[in-house]
Amino acid sequence: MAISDIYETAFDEDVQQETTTNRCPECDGQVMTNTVETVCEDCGLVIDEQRIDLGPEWRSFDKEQRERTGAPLTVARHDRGLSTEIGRGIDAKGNGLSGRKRRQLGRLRREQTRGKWQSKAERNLAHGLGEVRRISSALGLSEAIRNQACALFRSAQSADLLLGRSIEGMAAGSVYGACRCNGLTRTLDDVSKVAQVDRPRVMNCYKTLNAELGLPARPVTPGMFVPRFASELEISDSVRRRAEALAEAAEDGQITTGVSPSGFAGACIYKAARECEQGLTQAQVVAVADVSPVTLRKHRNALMETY
DNA sequence: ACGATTATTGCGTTCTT
DNA sequence: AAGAAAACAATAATCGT
Repeated sequence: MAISDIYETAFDEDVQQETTTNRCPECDGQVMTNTVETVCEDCGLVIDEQRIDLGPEWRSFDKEQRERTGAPLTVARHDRGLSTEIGRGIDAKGNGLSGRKRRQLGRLRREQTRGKWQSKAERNLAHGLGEVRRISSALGLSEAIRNQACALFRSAQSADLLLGRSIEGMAAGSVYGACRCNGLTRTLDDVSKVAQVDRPRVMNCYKTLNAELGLPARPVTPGMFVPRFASELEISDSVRRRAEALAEAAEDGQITTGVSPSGFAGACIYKAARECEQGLTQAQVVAVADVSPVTLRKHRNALMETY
């Protein structure tokens, strides 16, 4: 299982865009894989979720007992036998203790508080990882990405990045960060919506992750949105290819700087569909790209002026 | 706090049936 | 002719710096 090993250690070492070449099942063309989304270069077929179940489970402790679904086992684990206090000085009958006994109890107490501390950290970890899992599955992310997000969260906790921030927020930030590192087109809005954490908080967590951990996040370009929108709108391959070409050309120019990538991608698709005389209304594009009609037109006009 | 981008609203125009 | 869709302008809200 060499592939899973790569993903497991991806964050510890140096996260690379893991690209492999394969053949498309439909047209036998070249397919591009960027860790999660597998897209055929020729026919545009999206072979998604291909890597489901290939990755290892996120638990690094308790290797024997692996769990595939449901809440993490750790919720049944917290405070297990650790809420006991050890008194000092006297025994159960109120009698004094020998020095040797007192020292023994002192050692026990020290170990016990250590155990408590560990338990708290583990509880936070379990909670956060549970959130990461929930958000990831709500967004339909593959297991590889989910594992990376979990690894990110663990790193965040180890680096004491959770201080003053909510666990939920950091979980959302980890998921978003994992998406950004793999060129996935999940919006900050997408994440914050399912995570029930408002956008600024998610952004704050993501930024601190980025700053402290040095994520290899790539900037989001309009072209990255085109395949997703294309399959959601069920447009033809020729239109999709034209839209991709438009997006790429625009990225080379300076038109795309400062504008929302998703909106611009929508404009590319709209213009491409219009060129090919395909019945694609603005309303449809606007719905999937989540922008207003006026910005769609604005970008399309900018596109028409230069190309 | 400021400048730029985007959303919203309203209204006259164009295309289709 | 009627209705839908696209276009345009102005103002409000939002975002990034």
